[in-house]
Amino acid sequence: MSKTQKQQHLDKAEQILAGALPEFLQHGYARTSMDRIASAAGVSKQTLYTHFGDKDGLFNAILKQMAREKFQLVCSKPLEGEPEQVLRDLAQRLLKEVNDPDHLAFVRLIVAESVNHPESPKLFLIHVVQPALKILTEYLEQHQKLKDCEAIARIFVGALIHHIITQEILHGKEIIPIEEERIVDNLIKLIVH
Amino acid sequence: MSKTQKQQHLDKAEQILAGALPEFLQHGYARTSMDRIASAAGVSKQTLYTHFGDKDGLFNAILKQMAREKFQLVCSKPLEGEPEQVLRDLAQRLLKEVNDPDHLAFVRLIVAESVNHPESPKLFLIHVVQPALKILTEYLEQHQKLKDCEAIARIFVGALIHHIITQEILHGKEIIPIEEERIVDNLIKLIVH
DNA sequence: GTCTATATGGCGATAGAC
DNA sequence: GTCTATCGCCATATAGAC
Repeated sequence: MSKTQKQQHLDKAEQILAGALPEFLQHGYARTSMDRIASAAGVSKQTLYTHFGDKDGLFNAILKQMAREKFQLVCSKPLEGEPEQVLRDLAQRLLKEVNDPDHLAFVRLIVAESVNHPESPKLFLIHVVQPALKILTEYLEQHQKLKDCEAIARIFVGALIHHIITQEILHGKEIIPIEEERIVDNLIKLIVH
Repeated sequence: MSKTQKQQHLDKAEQILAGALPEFLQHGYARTSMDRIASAAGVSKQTLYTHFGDKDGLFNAILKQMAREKFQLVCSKPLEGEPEQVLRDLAQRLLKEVNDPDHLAFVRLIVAESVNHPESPKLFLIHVVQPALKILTEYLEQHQKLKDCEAIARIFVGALIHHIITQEILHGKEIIPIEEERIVDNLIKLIVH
């Protein structure tokens, strides 16, 4: 295969992924048809199959792309400063990044497909959750040396993520609303004091 | 309609619901066919349509049944005793009840269908989550009068539910495992002290 | 490799007898 | 109301020309 052909091949594959990603995010796996993806990507249906084998192959490629590129949480650099301010900044960033239409759709998708595509949540945990837990745990260990910082980091991240899932994905805003600030404030108070 | 006919009607409807429930739980909405439900319930496909109109009607009936009867969380009687023991008991009960194959499948289902069937998560919040939050909030208000007990209750329940979702539904056991006891112990310490 | 056209099967929903 | 048999559609996947 010449360099030019390979380049064209990659371009086509990326063109397909770019077209398929919003379709899977918006409609989920079962409700997204290969016809629809072909149309959205601007290629013929057969081209999808030559590049990705079948629908599952295309979906798995999409999941890897999402976990590795699109939905990286927070930053990877270590946290610095006073605990109260550091935790507040981290909470704000995390809430802002997760409370985004595409990210919420991503979470819905990996939960919905956690049985039939078990690799998808694993990619999510490895590339998105684990790094966030790691930098928070390492920071806490420098400031709360006698406590179980790994468990506390889980509680911190878990309470925030659950808040978003409940309010946004489960439509909790309409049933059991609560101000985000109260969750953040009390969570920080519990941990710092 | 005579009493006998009505009784037969109800029996048939319940027979259908009983057959359809495990199918929807195990395979989700899109992957469950009306043929499969008819077979599982031991009735003809036409009978499904006579009683519930269409697939959506049957699914909504299933959701109501699950939220109202099958997945009631914890108990509704007020909590009593010392905070540390009360919180520990509540955590254990909540974890045990949520970490059940059917309950996990129920959570997966309402998240997966939260867009196309937005009533399903609302039923879940009203019948399952809200009562649990209520009794915990009322208990905390008797023992921690100066604190924002509603927010703390959300943090408590949220951290536990998120732990189960991450470990069980997202297969976190294999990627980022942690002992449940550490989550419970540290959560209680944060709140009580 | 990429296209147009097609094969094949399963789906939700219905018709008509009883 | 309940059954058997069937319709019409859309899904995934493939065939064959270029």
